[in-house]
Amino acid sequence: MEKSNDLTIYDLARELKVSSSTVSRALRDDPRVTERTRKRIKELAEKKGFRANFYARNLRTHRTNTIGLLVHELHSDFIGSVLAGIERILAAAGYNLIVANSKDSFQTELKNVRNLLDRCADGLIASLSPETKHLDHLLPLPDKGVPVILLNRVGHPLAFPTVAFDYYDCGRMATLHLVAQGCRRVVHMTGPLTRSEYGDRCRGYRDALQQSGLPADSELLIVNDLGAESVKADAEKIAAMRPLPDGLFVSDDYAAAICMRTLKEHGLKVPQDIAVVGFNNDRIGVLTEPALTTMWFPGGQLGELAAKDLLNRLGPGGARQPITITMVRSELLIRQSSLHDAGNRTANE
Amino acid sequence: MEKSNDLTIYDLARELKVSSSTVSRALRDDPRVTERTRKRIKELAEKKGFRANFYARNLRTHRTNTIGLLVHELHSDFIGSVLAGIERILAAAGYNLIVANSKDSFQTELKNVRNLLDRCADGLIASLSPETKHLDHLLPLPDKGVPVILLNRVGHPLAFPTVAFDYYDCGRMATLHLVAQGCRRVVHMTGPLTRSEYGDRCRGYRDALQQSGLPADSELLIVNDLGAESVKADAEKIAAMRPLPDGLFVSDDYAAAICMRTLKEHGLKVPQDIAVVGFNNDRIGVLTEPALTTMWFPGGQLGELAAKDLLNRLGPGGARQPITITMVRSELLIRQSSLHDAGNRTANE
DNA sequence: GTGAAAGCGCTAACAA
DNA sequence: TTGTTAGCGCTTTCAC
Repeated sequence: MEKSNDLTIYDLARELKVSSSTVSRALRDDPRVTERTRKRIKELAEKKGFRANFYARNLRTHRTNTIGLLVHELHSDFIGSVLAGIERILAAAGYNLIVANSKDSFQTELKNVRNLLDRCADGLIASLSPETKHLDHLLPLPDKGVPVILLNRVGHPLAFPTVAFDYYDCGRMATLHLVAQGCRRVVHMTGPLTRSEYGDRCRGYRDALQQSGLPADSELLIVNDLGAESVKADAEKIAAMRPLPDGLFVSDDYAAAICMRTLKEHGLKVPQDIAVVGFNNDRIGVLTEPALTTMWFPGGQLGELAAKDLLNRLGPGGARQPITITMVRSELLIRQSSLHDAGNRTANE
Repeated sequence: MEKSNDLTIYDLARELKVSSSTVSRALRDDPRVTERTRKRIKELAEKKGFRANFYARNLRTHRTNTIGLLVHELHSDFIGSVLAGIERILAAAGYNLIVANSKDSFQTELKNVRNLLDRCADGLIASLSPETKHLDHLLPLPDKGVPVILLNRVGHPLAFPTVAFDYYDCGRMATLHLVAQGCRRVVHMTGPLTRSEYGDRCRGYRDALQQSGLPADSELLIVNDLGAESVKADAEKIAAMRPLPDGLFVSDDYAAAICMRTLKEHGLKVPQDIAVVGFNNDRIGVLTEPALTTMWFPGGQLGELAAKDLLNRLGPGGARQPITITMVRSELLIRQSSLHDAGNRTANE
């Protein structure tokens, strides 16, 4: 809270009998100061442990080397890996990261944006709150020279550069994989469709079914909160469906694991009776029996891409560069739980 | 990067025909300005969207409302929840958080500390790199009015307030629980003992055995990297041990899950042949068969305690308050995997 | 190549 | 209660 250091360029200047401007220049490697004086100054600064006052400097230059990261939650494994990816790139480029969590509240998000602007963040990376229905709070920023990158949510209209997972494609791939395994009645269990991450996957699921000429009956779509209890309850409903579905695509690996276990408890075999595909490549997937086929989307990579994109826009005029939308493809990790053709069907069909 | 706002208190002052100091005071609710002028000033500021220049203010006050968080890694679920806990408390108190990751490198940690000081962080919360062998880089800070809280690592000597999990106690509790279940040969599988989180648990394990009059043979201690492959390999060794151990305490739930699975593959029953206790309360624990007994230590709570402690030290003179060491106790969550007496032994003994 | 001087926008003595 | 003034520590013209 007090100054970290009371040494100023004036102290150095006095001691070396030069002016403060010379010291200032020398420390910033301004070519106008002689090699010799520069060296003297730098040596003294080093010796005395001089550190320039960040705030005084900023007051003049308006550059802070600070990036604001707006997230809407901080608890999940996923956001943690995104954060790690962003930090990795920004730290390497000499930027600091201020993390602000909106806890899914639009009001808090607004407050955080303002705060980060007050702190003259050089740029923003934002994973918006699900409550956020418009981007009015972000729209003026590029004009002020503050580039903004949106994470994992393709805004309408496409007002900002965005790095996102292609959840639609994920949903499609997962479903097509099940179809390719011979599944004809594929259930999709997922979270609230108002969240685009679930909504997009669901559209991918529907389109994949349609494209394959299969029914997308509404009873095949199960929406819950993906919590342990509701998943178990809904898995029991699946086990009781007649005709029995032969494929299950769950939007979360942990939920998928619970489903598999519940189905097994009801005497069904995975994958022979029901082939299962999960989502997230949670490490739980290799421990389930059978091992779980899943969609893998590396959060760290998403973070890195966003940070790199932001860095490219930090130069002068950078905030006015063309908007790019980067849809990160994810990968289908095929394990035993979905290899429908591998075993023979049992009863119940 | 440019100023977010070119409106200064002078602009407001001119427009209202008062002095800049009056504006400054009014905006900070200084009781010396009349209710009426204060209101006029605030209204204009609001209307014009005035935002005080954070850097100019800091240049005077040396308060930044910024806390630096030094972590040595950012990838794990655990550090994520600690971060979330810290953020929750600090945001509520109006502080911002700058996150700096040392990636286990002491050099980077040093750089980060300097950077945070340059930015006049009001305080620091630090989870030090395992490479860090001394605290010379932190020792001067409290004298400069910058309080430091250490996370999860009790320094020697006790130079800083610390909030940590009592891993020694954890190790003891887990082991005593197994002993209470009737186990007489308890294996401990853990990570590198040079890391205090593992070393402390291991000491707890040893002391618990000794206290119970049981052997702490060195062959009962298995140290590996807790990765899937080494865990599986070592679990196979355990299955082959003669006499067969009857208890297994693993320093990580995921590793414990792999152990259980491997033991089962070798025809052993958990908990009847070997009772198992894990560590972390990973959500995987309720999915294993049997469900896994584990030590629960809530990272979020650790973060909250650290943040609260720091807030208490931010006032004037606060950094010189007595050092407190807060050892967060964790809880033993007893599930089926350790209920040794529940079933009957089978062969192999 | 170096120095003098004028701010950046705000706060805090001190006066009035 | 309000205004005047002098900085906070740095950068940046503009002279020399």
